[in-house]
Amino acid sequence: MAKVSPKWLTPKEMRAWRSYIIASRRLLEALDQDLSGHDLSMADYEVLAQLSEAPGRRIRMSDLAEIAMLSKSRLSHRITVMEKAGWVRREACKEDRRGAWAVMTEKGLKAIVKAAPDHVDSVRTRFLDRLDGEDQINLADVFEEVLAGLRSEFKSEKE
Amino acid sequence: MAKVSPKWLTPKEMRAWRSYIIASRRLLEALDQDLSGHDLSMADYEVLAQLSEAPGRRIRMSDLAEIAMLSKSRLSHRITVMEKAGWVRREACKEDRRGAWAVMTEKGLKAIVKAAPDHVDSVRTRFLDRLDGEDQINLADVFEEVLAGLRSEFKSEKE
DNA sequence: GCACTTTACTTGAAAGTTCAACTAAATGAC
DNA sequence: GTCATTTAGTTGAACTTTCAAGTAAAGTGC
Repeated sequence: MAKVSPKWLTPKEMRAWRSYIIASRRLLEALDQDLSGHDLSMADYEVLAQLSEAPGRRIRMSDLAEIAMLSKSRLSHRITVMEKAGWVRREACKEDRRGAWAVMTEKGLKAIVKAAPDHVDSVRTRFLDRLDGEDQINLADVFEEVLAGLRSEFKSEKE
Repeated sequence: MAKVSPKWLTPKEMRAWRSYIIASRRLLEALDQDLSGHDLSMADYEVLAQLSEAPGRRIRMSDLAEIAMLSKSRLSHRITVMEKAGWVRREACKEDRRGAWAVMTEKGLKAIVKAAPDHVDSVRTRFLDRLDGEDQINLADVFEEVLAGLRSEFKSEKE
């Protein structure tokens, strides 16, 4: 017999869900605000962080969109802005002439090298420090499981 | 002696942090998409849900902004849109003539009554069902703690 | 009462994001 | 090779959110 979900959430479920979304929104808000002193949003930080770790400090636009979890269009607009700020530059791709590289400039590298310690500190004090060792493992397990669930649902939707 | 945070995250911290933000972004994305069939964003859903539970199905703009976690400006713009959709209406406030009520219409009530079961189902299948009873409690504890931390930091910033 | 500050809310413009349409190159079928 | 399809990326318009400024009413000090 198939499990039928009751219509509303139990108090326990409700508490888990609400504490999670409320704290998450506030947390992201706080982290974003912490970064704003470096003129960066979390999304822009992620783009720069990914670029800084990539070989040649360059990534193809599509790949960058993928790993930074942005739509292609959003990334394209954002790179235009970052280009004006002098943090990245676009470069034509010889192997695939449809393609474009997003290349981090020296200035971009400096920007993220400067921002990173503050951001890490911010993530630590606002989030990680509130979790003991066991919490960290549990949380990772739970969210990996959630992500796996999302992926499999996504896959089955496509089939 | 003050605790000095090492510069970068340990693998364990990294795993906790990354699984959390990645899964969270995907989760929110999925929940939003699930709601889009009802022509609602999560933010709009929250606004309507709060109104539906309020006495007289009406809440003062400022209070609504507070509980729905939106800026006043954002709420004001959003209510303008929802007003056009016929879900809410503004009403002058007699007790405080600067004030305004956001009042849910019958149509708005119908919209959320229709959307709610799907949304609950979506939260359940995509998130809560991945957590066992103990996970739910741990998660609630952790995020309540994170929220408390944010509040106290916020308070101390103001002082 | 009168000035001063604060509170409640809105507004318009700027900045950011999404959406659909578009160009151009690569790939695949035959 | 040629036609259709897919992939890579950009663009402009529509919409959303933020930001700074504005209006009007309350509250406060004296």
